[in-house]
Amino acid sequence: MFEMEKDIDKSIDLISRGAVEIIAEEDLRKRLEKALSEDRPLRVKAGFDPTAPDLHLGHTVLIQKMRHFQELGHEVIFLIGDFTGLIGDPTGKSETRPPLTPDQVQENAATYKEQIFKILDPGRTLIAFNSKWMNKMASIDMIRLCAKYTVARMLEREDFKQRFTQQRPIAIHEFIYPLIQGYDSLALKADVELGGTDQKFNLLVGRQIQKEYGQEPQVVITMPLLEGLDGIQKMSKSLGNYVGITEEPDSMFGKIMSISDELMFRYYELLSARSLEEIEQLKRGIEAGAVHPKDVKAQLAYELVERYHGSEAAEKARQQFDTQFSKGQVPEDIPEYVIERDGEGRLFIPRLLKEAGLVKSSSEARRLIRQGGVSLDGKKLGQEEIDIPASRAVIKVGKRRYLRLV
RNA sequence: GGAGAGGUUCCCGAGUGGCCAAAGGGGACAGACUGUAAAUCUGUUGGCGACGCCUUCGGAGGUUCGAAUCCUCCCCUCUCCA
Repeated sequence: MFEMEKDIDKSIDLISRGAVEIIAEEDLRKRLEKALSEDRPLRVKAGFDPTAPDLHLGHTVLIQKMRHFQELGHEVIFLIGDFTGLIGDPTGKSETRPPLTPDQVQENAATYKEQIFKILDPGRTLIAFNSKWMNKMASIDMIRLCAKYTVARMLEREDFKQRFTQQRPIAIHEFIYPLIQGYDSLALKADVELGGTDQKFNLLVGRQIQKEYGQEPQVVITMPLLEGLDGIQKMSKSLGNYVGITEEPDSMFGKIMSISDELMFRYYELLSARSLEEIEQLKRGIEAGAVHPKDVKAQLAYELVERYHGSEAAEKARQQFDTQFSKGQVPEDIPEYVIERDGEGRLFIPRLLKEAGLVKSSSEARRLIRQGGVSLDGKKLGQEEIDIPASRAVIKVGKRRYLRLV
């Protein structure tokens, strides 16, 4: 088991890394001091959506902050919002969602565990569900909870304010979401709550609710939203600009190698375990021309693949990337496709590619051929129909789709 | 309950009887350039063994030589008034 970190300044340093805001830092210091003197670890809460158990690197920014707290000897609460999930957080698109069955919730929770324990220490992690207390709440208590907050204060929240002034609808239940999230903090006696910057309002409501019910208000720590692979929008599954933490090593490595140099340093800052000084040094090295940005990026890719798949897999992924892209060689494990070799005859490529599943339609295949995106054993195809090639010929479509003809 | 606006190809959004497989933008994909970078430039972006044919414009019918465009009914979304 961990010992609680005795050096408060050291604790605050680690907690602050990458954080956008700590409300309030003084409170945090006091809590840490108290935790130490009473030998009672802090309860650090972060809430997650019950419907999306596919974690990506964006989520890990938060989870790693939880990890930091564990390293400092505190306890983290991974709260699955199975009750709030029915409402849907209005931050994004607002909609009431169909209820998940208890079985589905359990299933998703199991998936979560599998994924978060690649980062978190199971021994210091409490998994909680807010349906546990919310399902039992009486209507009158719900109304009392609502009485603790005013419409005017709700409208301070940016997206509510915008919708209100633009005369777009705001459903009443959307006001309930932040209240319940706040109530969760009360129910869990949270000392600290972590969330993305988009969660700031909700996190602050938690402080208010706790105060109203006579509890010390939690310390709120907001973490930045990680930009996705495009470098513009936040990483999210629906935008398809994400790297999943259960993703295959090769794919993970490749995706990270495809980000821009600028974004690379953002990832370094928020995802890497390297110290900020080390990262600064890498940056200076590139500016001075001493190191190639591609190599620095490969180090990042290696580090992340290693974290989720181990060093052996990371090394393999690096080599694989090198052969395929830097040296332009054909990768080893590519799908094979059996063609008829009995007679003469010709081979119609569009249909072949479609049947092999490399393209969605023969029209798409035709387009690619026309644009020079299809090659046979390294030579661009100029026409759609060819003579049957020698055995083990390799067809390449686009940058990374391969097929071996046997 | 009353009045009005609207549902178009992955998304946004033009189109109001033939020139429409449907402008423009975004995204995506491909090519050039590279470091599988990014940025930039160019092209492509419904399907089909394909200079032609087939299916698309919320759904179902109808008018017409011809409909995304006109008519009827239905479904859905939004706004305003009460």
